[in-house]
Amino acid sequence: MKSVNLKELALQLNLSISTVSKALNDSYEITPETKRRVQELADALHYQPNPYARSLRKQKSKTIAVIIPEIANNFFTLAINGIESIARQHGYHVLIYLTHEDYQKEVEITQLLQNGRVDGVLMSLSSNNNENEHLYDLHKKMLPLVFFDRVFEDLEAAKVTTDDYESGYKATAHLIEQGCRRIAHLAIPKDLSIGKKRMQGYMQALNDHQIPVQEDLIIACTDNQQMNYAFIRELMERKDRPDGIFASVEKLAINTYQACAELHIPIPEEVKVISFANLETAAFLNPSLTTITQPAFEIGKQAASILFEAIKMKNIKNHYSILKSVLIKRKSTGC
Amino acid sequence: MKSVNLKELALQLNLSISTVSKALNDSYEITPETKRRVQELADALHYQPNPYARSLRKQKSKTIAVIIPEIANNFFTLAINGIESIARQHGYHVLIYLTHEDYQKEVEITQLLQNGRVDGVLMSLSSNNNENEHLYDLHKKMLPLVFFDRVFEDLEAAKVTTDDYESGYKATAHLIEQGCRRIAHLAIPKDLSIGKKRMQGYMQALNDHQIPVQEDLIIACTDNQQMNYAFIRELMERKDRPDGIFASVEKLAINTYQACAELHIPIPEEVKVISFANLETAAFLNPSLTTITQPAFEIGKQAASILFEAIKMKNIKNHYSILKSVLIKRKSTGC
DNA sequence: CTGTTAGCGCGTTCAC
DNA sequence: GTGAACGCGCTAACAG
Repeated sequence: MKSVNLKELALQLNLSISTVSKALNDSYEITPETKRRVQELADALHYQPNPYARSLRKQKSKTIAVIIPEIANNFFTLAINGIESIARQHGYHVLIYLTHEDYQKEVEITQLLQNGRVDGVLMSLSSNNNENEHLYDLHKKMLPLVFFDRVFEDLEAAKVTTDDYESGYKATAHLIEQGCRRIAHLAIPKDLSIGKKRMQGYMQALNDHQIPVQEDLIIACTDNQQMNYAFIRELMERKDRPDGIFASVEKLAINTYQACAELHIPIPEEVKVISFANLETAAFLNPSLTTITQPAFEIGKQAASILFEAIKMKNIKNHYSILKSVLIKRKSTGC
Repeated sequence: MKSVNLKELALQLNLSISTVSKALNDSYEITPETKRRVQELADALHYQPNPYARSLRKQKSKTIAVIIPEIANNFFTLAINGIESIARQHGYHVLIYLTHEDYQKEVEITQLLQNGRVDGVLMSLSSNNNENEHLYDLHKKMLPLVFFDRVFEDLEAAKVTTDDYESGYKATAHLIEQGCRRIAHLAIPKDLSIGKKRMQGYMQALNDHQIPVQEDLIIACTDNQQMNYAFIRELMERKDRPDGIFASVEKLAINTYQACAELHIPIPEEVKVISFANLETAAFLNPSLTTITQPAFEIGKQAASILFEAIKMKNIKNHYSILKSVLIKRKSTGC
C-alpha cells in the first residue's frame, strides 16, 4: 500500500519535490547529472507516479471507455481486441461496460462517464433505443465519442461501420443467383443502424431482380433467442417455406441449422443459408454455409485510432468510415 | 470540460465547501434542511464528484483490473460477463488487459497496476510462463488478487477454477464406455494449471481401465492454430489413427472436425469426439459432439465476489474454489 | 450545526 | 539550476 512518491525520493536525494518532478519529466532546466541521480533512485525504488494525482492535476485520465451491448459475440470480442491493441500503443487504459441491450443500463453508464473518468468513449448502441438524450448529453460535455458498428446517425460524431447495406444486397443477390426465389430475412431490430441497412440491402436486391418483397418472409428477431428459435421453426414448418435464408447475425444462422436439423430439412439442398459471421466457428457449422465476414478487428483499431486523434486534437471528429466485409463462399464437402 | 464542482455549489449556496461535501455524503452533522438545499442544486446542475480527486483522497480507485490471455474465447467472454455484473453491483469499474499469451506483455501489465490504479486484480495466466516474479511482486504490494481458470498454484491467493481433473477423467471414461480404445488427447500446454489437470484426468482414466498411455496419442497443442491443425491432420492420417478424441479446448475440436471432413472420416461413426466448449455453437458443429461445459459465468461472478470481499476486508484470501462442469451428451440427429 | 484548515501526490508557476 | 508555494477537487480533523 505504502508506495514511494516524489516526497520520498526528494528526501533521500536531498532535493526538493519539484526538482525531482522536473527531473523525471526530463525538464530542460535540470542538470543532466541531477537527472541521472534522480532517475537512478527512482528505478531502484521502482517509483511509479500516482495515476490519480496526475489525472487530477493534468485533467487527463489516460483512460477510455468501451460501451457495447454484449460480449459473448464474436464481432465485439474481435473489435475489443483491436481497440485494446491501439490503446496500449498509446499508453491508454480501457474500461469496459456492457449494456446487455438494456436502454436503461446504457443511460446509467453514459452518466457514469460524464465526470472526467475517461478521455474518450467508444460506443456501439443497444437496441430498444427510443430516446437518445443521453447521447446528446455526452456530446455536450465535449467528450470525444466514436461510434462503431451500431451507430447513432443523427449525432455529429465519428462513426465506423462496415458496408452493411452493400453486404445485405450482395448476400441476397448471391442467394438469388443460386436459384432461390423465396428468400427469408432473419432481421435484427430496425432501430439498430446495422439492422436497417442490412434490411434495405435485402429489399433492394429483391427489387432489382423483380422479386416481390413478402412481409411474411421477414422475421423480426430480438435478443430473445428462444423466441427467435420459435419464429424460425414456425417459418420452416410452413408448406411454402423459404428456399433461401439471409441471417443478419450468426446466432440466427445457428438457430436455423438447429431448426432444420429437427425438421429433417437438408441444408443446402433444400434451403440455402447465408449469414454474417466473424470467426471460424460458423464455417464449420456446415461447410456449405456462405458467410459475410466483417473486418471486426480492423474496425476496433480504426475506431480507436480516430478516437485518439480526436483526444489529441481536442476536437470532435465527424468522419464516417465504412469498411468492406468479405463474402466467403464455401464448397460443400458433403457430410 | 468545465464541470461543476464543490466550490461552485458552495459559492451559489453561500456555504462552505466542506459543508456541501458533508451534505452530499449524508453526514449526520448537517441539518436536513441544508442537505435538501444542497442536494437540490447538485441535481439541478448535474453535479458529479470528480473520481480522481476522490481516489486520491481516499486511496481507493473503485476500479479493478481483469487480465486475460485472449478475448476471442467463449470461456473468457462469459467470465467477463459475470465479473462485470458483480463489479457494477458494487459500483466498481472494470479495466481490461489482454496478454495475448505473451509472457512479456503479462509482466508489463502487472507492472502498470502496481501504482494504485486499481483496488484489486482478477487474473488468468498466459502460457509460456516460466518465471513468476511479477506475480510475487503484485502479492507483495498487498494488492488483492484472485486467479481464475488458469491459476498460479504456488502463491497464497484466492483461486477459482472448474473441476478440470475430474472433467478430464469423466471425458476420457465416457469415450472408453463408448467403446473407444485408442483415445488421443489434444492437450494445451502443461505449464497451464488447467492443461496439467485435464491431462492428469485423462491419464488416470486410462490407467483405471487398464489402457496403456501412448505418448504418440498425446498431441501438445499451442496457440498456433495452423500448427495444431497440421498435427491433428497428421494424427488422423495415420494407419492406426485414434478412435476417440478428447479435445481440451473448443478450437481443437473445431480443427478436428475440419481435418476429418477433409479426410472423409465420419464423426462419430469412426471417431468419437468430446471437448470442452462453453457456448451453444459447438453443439451445432455436429449434433453428436459431447461437450463439457464449464460454468464460466459463475466463475467470473464468484471470482469477482471473492475479490470484493478481500478488498472490503483488506486482507488477502487464500481460498480454492472448484466449480463443477457439466458433461452434455447429445444424440446424433443424423446428417 | 457550520466553517476553517490541512493534505492526498503531482506539475507548474515564479522567485532566488 | 533549484526550491517554495499554489492548486487540481475532494474529504477528514478540528474548532467554534
